[in-house]
Amino acid sequence: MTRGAAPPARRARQRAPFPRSFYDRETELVARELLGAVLECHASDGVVSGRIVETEAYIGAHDPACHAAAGLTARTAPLYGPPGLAYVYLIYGMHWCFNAVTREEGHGSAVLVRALEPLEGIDVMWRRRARARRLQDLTNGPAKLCAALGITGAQNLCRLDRPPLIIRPGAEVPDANVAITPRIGITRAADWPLRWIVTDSDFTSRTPPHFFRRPLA
DNA sequence: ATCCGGATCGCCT
DNA sequence: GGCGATCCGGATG
Repeated sequence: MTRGAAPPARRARQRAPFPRSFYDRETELVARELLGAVLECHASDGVVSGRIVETEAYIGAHDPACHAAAGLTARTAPLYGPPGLAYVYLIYGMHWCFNAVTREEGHGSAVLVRALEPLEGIDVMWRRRARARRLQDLTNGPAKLCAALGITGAQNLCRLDRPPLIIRPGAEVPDANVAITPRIGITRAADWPLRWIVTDSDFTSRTPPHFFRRPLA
């Protein structure tokens, strides 16, 4: 072995994780401001991270598409808990989805992270997402990004400011590069404009052609 | 005790 | 564009 492994990958200086107060605000605002932020997951095989390019707001018990509409149960307890924690749930018996809980305890709201642009640990992502053909397919859906980052129910209720899960500020995304659409894949409140996307990113999931798309600027 | 539908994905036509 | 996979939470009886 030669002395010294490959130099560490150059990366932008990391900013401090968002504090709890970032999440203790209107869910729509948090969904908007999470665009451009970096979500990272730490595991034994390394750190994997991506830049958030698509989010959805689930705004509480009065939102029929939000799990909190079922009331306070064992499953929805994380939603009703303090802001700044992870709510990770299983969908269709096989896929995990990741949310950041917002607003004060008892509100039942969260932001679903729906797509990332891969940053660190891309080799690990390819291993975890063996069927993906293109780079975009690693993380352009809520369950895909959980698989790529290694997020499972084991991270449910984890804080988002320390390992294994951290969300940090990234380069801000200007309003000119943001659009709002209805949420994907739901049947109730299907027309509520609560999905935020980075319009010039190649890493968002598909927007159905008939969806309206409101530019932010 | 049983039934139903779901914040998805990938493979099929 | 359609559909099956595969399991759980919540509703109903």
